Amino acid sequence: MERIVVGMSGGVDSSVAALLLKRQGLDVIGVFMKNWDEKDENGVCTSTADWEDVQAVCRLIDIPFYAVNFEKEYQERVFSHFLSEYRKGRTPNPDVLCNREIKFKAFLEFAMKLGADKLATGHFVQTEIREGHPVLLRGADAKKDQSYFLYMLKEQQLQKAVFPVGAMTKAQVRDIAREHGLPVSDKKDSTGVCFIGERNFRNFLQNYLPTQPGDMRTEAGEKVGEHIGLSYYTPGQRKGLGIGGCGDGRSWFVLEKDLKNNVLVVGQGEDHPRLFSSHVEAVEPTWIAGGAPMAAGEAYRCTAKYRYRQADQQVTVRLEGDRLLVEADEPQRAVTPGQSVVFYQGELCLGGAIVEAVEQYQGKPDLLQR
RNA sequence: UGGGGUAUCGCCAAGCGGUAAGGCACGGGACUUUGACUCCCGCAUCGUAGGUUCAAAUCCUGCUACCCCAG
Repeated sequence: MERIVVGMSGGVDSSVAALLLKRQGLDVIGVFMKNWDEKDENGVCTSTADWEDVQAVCRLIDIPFYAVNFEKEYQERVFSHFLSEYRKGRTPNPDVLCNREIKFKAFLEFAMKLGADKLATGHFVQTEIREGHPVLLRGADAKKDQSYFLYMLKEQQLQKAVFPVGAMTKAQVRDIAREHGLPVSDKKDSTGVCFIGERNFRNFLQNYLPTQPGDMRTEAGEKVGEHIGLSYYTPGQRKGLGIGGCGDGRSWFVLEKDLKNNVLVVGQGEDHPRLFSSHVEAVEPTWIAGGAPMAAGEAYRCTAKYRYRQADQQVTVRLEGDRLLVEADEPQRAVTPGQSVVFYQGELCLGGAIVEAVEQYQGKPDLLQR
């Protein structure tokens, strides 16, 4: 009988994933991962409650369960990089790394040691074998599709992965959970950095990053406020600037981080032209199915997401050496260095890359024409 | 020092005798497996002390603060 380890978070999705596999008559083992050992702002270790939910669900559907700890791996492979990016003034996405390094590497290896053939999770994505190779497809529930977070996986990782709820909608998943009386059927979806959870992000970062106060200035150089350290802000951000009353009365947004002068450049209006860009240089491209889908130099058409849950954007991508030049048909708002741009061809998730540099929408040369 | 002006929520700002608009900021919530964005809700008795009036932020007087002009 095929043995499958299910990564269980204590949420509805992974609980239902385990349930479905069990009902298929497979040899299912539930495993809870603990990768972050710290109390939240209220001094409560939320992972404890999640672990209890996992146990309750596993007992109910009658599968064995374990907990593993990858705190060390998470620190070394995800969190250290996360902090180093912030120190450089960039805005990383720790969860895409977490999937590549922890869930589908360290944890996958652990599952294999338990004698598993496959590793299942509650992600809303689907896989398929095309021409003998596994590919990643969007989840059936467009509103919940999580392929954005899994674009860094490689074929070898995907090969071992199973996504039991990927073909369902969130509503269906909850229905199934209710039908079977799972105690987590109405549990709120978790958000926040994976394993670290929801918390005041600025306060959280302050535990790890130095504060280096400086000025907030307009493009013209007029000082309109003070910041606590450029690491604490990200392009397009509105909340937390604390500027009110001056200028034309509209809201202020972060336009740019001037690391050299430790100045946060801000501007007014959610439609400020400096907030938009069409050309992006992205690095560290990773492709799920083997190599790049386009030939070097070729202008390749596909769609892309510059952030999770963004509607598909039509883009032209060109591979130049080890970097990618991405031109969007429509100007994109607040594309951010350190974040990921993920590519799709229809339902197929091709892979993605890390935004390195952004060229402003107006008055810049066409990257793809060079 | 003389003359003039202004004082309304953290900031900007309506109100001009009838019982405090709005924007920004901020707080809370929603949304969300990153960070952001977005949406919803909340948020002042009017510098101070008196007076006039049925009724004052709105009129009068004193005080205080700030600004401008003069010198």
